[in-house]
Amino acid sequence: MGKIPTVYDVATRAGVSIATVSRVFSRPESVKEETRRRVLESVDALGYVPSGAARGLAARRTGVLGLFFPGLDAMDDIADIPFDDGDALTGSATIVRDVAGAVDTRPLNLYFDEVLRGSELEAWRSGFVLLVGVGRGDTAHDTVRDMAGRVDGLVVLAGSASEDELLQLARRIPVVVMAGPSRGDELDHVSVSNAEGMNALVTHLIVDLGVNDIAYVAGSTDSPDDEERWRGFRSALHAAGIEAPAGPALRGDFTREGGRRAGRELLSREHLPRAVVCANDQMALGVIDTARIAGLEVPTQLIVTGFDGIDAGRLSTPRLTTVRQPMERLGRAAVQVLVRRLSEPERSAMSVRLPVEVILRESSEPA
Amino acid sequence: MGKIPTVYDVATRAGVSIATVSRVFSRPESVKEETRRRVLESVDALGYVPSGAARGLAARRTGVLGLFFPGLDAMDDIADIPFDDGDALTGSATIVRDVAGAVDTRPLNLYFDEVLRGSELEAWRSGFVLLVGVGRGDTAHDTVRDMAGRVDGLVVLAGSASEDELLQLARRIPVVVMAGPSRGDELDHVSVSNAEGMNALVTHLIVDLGVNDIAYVAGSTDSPDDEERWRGFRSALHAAGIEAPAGPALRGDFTREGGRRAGRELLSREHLPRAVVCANDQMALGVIDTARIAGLEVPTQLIVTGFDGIDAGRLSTPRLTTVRQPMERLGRAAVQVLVRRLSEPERSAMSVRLPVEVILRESSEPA
DNA sequence: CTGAAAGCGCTAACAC
DNA sequence: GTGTTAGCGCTTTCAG
Repeated sequence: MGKIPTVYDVATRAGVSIATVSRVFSRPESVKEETRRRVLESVDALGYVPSGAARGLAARRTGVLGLFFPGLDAMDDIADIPFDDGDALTGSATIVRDVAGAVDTRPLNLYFDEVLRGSELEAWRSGFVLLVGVGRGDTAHDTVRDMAGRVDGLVVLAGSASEDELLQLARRIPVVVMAGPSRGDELDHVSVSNAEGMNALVTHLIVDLGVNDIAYVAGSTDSPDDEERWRGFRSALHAAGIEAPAGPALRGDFTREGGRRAGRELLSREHLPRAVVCANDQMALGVIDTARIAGLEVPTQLIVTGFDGIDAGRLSTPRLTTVRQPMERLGRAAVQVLVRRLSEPERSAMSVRLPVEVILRESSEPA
Repeated sequence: MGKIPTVYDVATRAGVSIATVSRVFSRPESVKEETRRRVLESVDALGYVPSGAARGLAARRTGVLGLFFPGLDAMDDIADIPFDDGDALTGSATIVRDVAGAVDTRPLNLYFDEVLRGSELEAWRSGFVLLVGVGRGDTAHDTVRDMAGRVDGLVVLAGSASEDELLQLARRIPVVVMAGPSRGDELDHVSVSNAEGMNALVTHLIVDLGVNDIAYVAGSTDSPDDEERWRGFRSALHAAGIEAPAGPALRGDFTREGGRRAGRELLSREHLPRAVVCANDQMALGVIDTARIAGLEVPTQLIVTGFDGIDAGRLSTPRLTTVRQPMERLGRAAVQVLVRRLSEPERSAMSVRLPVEVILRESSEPA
């Protein structure tokens, strides 16, 4: 790779000082046209690329924003994925016949995908690049810290790091918490209207559709959103004067399979409710799977609703009524808040709550 | 934010030298138990987080890998997405009735999502974090360079930067090119078996299904994969002794709408082929849309196939026959090659070609 | 408009 | 084991 050119090399070749080279990059207009031209010519000729590390150290800002997620990919598919050099060199294709009903791949990753996309977009708009990290197992701790050391600000998904850890990191750089329950502390926070969305959906079922016999399928208790959605469900029942149980009777784990199980349990009971409201789309799709197998027609015999607004719900039959979270906007908002915080360090903590949309489709409304 | 603690602060408080503090992080076992404890105690008390910039500068390695994509999101949805502080503080939810047939969101982003996920996973396994950047418009140039200055190695999706640019950057750090045509130069390259996959699919149509009247819908000419897929199509016809046109007669732009247009053009002709093979799934779904509107039954009257293996193709009716690209593996392989290159700088350029799978579903095989 | 010089916070020999 | 001491490659006053 030879020797990597530095400012000194460029300066020497262009017959200027390193300060001038630096200026050409930071405030080009402050350098005389002719001088600038010479510098750029050298940059090009030498293939000079400024060292981000050196810049960051000297300027005390890196131009990088961090995005940290909890790692919920299955740890078992993390095995090595070897490619023999020989084997890999020749292209190949095998033929597979896909029997219907294959399991759904990519669990709830879609959530991250969209948040990430929004974050990246917004970071770019503000002139930053994005460092992404996933906290997996016991390396999570080190990963965030490492990231915190390299960025100007950090967006952290609720639940991916401990509260103490975050507060600690916040002493060094601004930290924005994304999703999860609202918080009164010193960290900026961005979330969506989980409770309000669920409330609006359930209220629609009760008021507009005249349904008053509704079962609820909750998700994992460790999810920050799960609790809020249940609260929204409960408050809608309350408002309608319907007695609400103290806690959800059915609980899945946010997966489609979990929804299928919950569905089976529901069907095994003596009484079938008119509607089943699920804490997310995956589980709702699972409940529909079970209903179909049992010969129950959705929505005429059983109304099913989800939450999130994933694509699979738009493509299913019947299409799924749901509450759409603005995931991409969530990512964008988080970065916006972060960037703003960067310029106004003293401002008091912000808490942004994004609106959601209840999307009515055929799983609740007969066509 | 107060003063940010440095190694010096930690060293002073623990009564050791900065070298020892540094060692506690890099080779903990080389420091006496008791000393290490004192240092860690100080780290904790002060909330010390090592500066990535300083580390990177001194060690000449950053522990960061870069992933650079071309930006193909629509530039128009990049407008500001303002949130008034007041408005945003109160949660809210609106109700929307989703009429069927809404346009498909998220064009071919899914490709990136998966590649990104694979890359991140592999980077994590190797102890790196990932810096992601998207080249949008005329900032693309600056963005890659900026990234190149901050990472130990870079994975670049073919077409997102000019050849010259890449070669230039490769003088500073290892660069792995992902996708696109195979290349004989000095850059490492990772791709999938586009031609082989298309060939296998078309051969199946001809040999197993007895189809010999096949139309082809190509994608944008600027896609590096488009050409290869066409080649695979052509070679399959050749092998079967069927005359193949010099170039694709129909061309979409890889979008569903493009597929619909191509479908309409096809149907307007005097002769209807038995099958239409598309350069990607989105277009295939678009062709199916058109066929349905025209009252043509797929696959009995018209066979339609795609390429990529996106989820929408698994969820469509009929389900789409396609060639699945191992996108996540592609991302993983690219990072693996990069990491390997990092440890063996002198090794000659590698070219890895990943296998694909032809997935047979109801859009080509009557149930 | 340009140059000189002082760091930025850490790692990595090299001594002790 | 632990301390000393050079830098790493830039940015940023401060002069001129």
